[in-house]
Amino acid sequence: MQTSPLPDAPARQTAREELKTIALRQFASVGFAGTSLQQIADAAGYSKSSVLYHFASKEALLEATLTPAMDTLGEILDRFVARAPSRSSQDAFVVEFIDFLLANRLQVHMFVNQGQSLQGMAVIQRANGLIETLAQSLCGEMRTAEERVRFSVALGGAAYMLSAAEMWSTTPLSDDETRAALVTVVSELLAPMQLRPVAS
Amino acid sequence: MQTSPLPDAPARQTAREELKTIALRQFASVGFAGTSLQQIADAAGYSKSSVLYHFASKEALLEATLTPAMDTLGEILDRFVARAPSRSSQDAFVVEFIDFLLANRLQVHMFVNQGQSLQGMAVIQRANGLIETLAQSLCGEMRTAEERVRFSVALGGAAYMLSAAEMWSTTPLSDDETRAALVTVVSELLAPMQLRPVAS
DNA sequence: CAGGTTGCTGACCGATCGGTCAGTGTAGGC
DNA sequence: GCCTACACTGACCGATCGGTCAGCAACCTG
Repeated sequence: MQTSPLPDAPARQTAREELKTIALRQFASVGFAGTSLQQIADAAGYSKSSVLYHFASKEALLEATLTPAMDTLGEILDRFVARAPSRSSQDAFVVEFIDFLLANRLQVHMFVNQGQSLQGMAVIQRANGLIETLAQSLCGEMRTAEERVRFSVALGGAAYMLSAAEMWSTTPLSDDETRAALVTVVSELLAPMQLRPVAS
Repeated sequence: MQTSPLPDAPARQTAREELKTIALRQFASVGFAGTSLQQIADAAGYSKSSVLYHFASKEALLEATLTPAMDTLGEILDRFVARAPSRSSQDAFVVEFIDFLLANRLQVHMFVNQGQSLQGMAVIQRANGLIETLAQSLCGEMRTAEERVRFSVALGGAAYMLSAAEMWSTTPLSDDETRAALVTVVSELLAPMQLRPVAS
């Protein structure tokens, strides 16, 4: 009965959202396993019990943290798959996808960098499915090794760029610069992949 | 006095090496924070005390695990910097570097994916320095945003490809296939970066 | 004012964490 | 046979982990 007990659902979300934001930041920077509920509670100015009042468990907190981004990604993919496959629709998709990465960089970082240690979780498996769909949309059954490498490098590279690369770099890039450069580089990476009909 | 108490240094390394290998595998797949000494000991068939007999602490174990790869990387970089900067020497370096990534994929994965949560550790800071040197060698002061993105995507993408990409993919690629494709893709990524004289 | 719900908390739980220490068995040098 | 050194271990330590629970103040509804 914890799921939606609020009669006035719209407003009430403040503390939950606050905790999700702070938890995501911690998860992304120290890892899921490396983050304790106590740390999250301290950073948010609540008690550990309060965190567990809003979220049934640490896993549920992570799930709630990643789910909205996965919803968005699902919509973007649905739209892309629905369009007629063409060079221009692929280019448009790349822009849309990179905007998604920019807006959800920490969530993407979580999935890309910690996905394998969280494989049991539902939201991670869902993300895996989405990425599989994306790969299939871009190049059918992923036939050649080079295509698979192109896809992996583009995805993993963009995620790394957006979340971790600033570690060894001095001045951070603005979002606009990053966006433009990423669009160029990722488009270039994916360009040699021939469009193939989606295996119905 | 733990450092090198053995009169017959050459052979004696078995247990230490075994523990390092197993620990690296665990660290890479579940994260440093997510791996306990007990897990490592169990996987290796030793007791937790035995692990701590060979390595002064969990951190020292990680350090010992990553250091040889950093030594190798340092040598590769020294050789590259010493060569006259030219297109052909850059191409040769890419091949050398990708062979390094293939041979040390778990170590690279550790640095790339968990570097920011381990920033206090000496070996990680050393790795950061090496990457900085590499970046400077490839494109001087890293002037444009696009160059920085190219470099980050190449590095992060290759590391992701080699360690995590097989999570959502069905059949793994052979090392030969991966190597050839990576050389192509990374060379292509770095090609537009103009060679610049190494500062000073 | 009574009664219920909501947001939040401290005390507490068993388990596990990284790490210390006092050993034990054993192999080699004398 | 004795002794040291080495590889290894179980018992144990304080701290912290994720999670439970009873209860408390504030609020709305009647």
